[in-house]
Amino acid sequence: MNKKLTESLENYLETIGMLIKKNKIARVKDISKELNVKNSSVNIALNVLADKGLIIHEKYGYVELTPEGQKIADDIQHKEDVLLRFFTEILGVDKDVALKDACRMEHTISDETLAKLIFFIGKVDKEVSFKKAIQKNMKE
Amino acid sequence: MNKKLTESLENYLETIGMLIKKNKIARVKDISKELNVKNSSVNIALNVLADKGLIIHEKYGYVELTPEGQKIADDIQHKEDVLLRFFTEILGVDKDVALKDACRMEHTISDETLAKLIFFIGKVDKEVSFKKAIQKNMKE
DNA sequence: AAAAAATGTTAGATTAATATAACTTTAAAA
DNA sequence: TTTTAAAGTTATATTAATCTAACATTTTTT
Repeated sequence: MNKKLTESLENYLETIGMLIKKNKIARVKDISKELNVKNSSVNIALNVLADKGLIIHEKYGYVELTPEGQKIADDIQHKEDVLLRFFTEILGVDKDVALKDACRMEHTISDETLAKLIFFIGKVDKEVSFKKAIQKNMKE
Repeated sequence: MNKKLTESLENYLETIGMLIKKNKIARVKDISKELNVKNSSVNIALNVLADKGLIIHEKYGYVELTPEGQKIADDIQHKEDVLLRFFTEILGVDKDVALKDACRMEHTISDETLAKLIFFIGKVDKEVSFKKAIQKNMKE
């Protein structure tokens, strides 16, 4: 039913979700600032997202997520979180770099690989011996 | 000096490198078949890559990589290999899925994160206790 | 409440990547 | 060796994402 969104549209949805969570509202200006694009580009993307039933946007008004849009936004944010945790906590990647990587890979990781990664991180957290082996081995 | 290539152009270079390694030569038809695009699309991409000095392509002839093009092709292939190994050997992801993920993520992983991932895989290989911890914990 | 500033929208242009269709060249078959 | 088939090329069109510039609406200041 729902064709896959482009990376760009996923980013818009994720950003809108983040802004609403942070500020209660999402405005065109905030989205454009966050994504480093122009207001006009945001407007075009919002029209597409509205057509797809993922957001609600009345002229000159705030942007809201539909339940479906919210679900997608949450999903992408979750992928980012998992990737970020893996990069920083297990691989020891610098946080800024890890975030940039996570923000790009969140659009391409499959559900299967994500699930395995979540499982892996969970094991590291739970199993003391595992955690110790990683801490010992990854510290240079 | 060299601006970053688009994901599409990286894929063309990587495919050309793979074909040359496998068949000694790379033809337009083989590239289009491999990437599921039309010959005309390949041609346009080849012109761009030739302009950037990454390939040599005489009309109606085979496609060759310049040293610089070869370096980029190898680099991307290396990233794919590392990601593939991590997904299959450590996370236990199904090979087909892992390959598809690696083929997309190879264009976005940073050098820093790649280095850490290589280090991590190396440790798992070398340190017996580490390897055992992973094998024990990742088998369900 | 009028003027100014900020924000939002629309129209039109550009770039990258693709496709289709027509055409050219090379390779293969008869 | 001519004809046919395959491969390669070019011209033109489409889609997605962005931009600039002009215009509209809202909000803030005075």
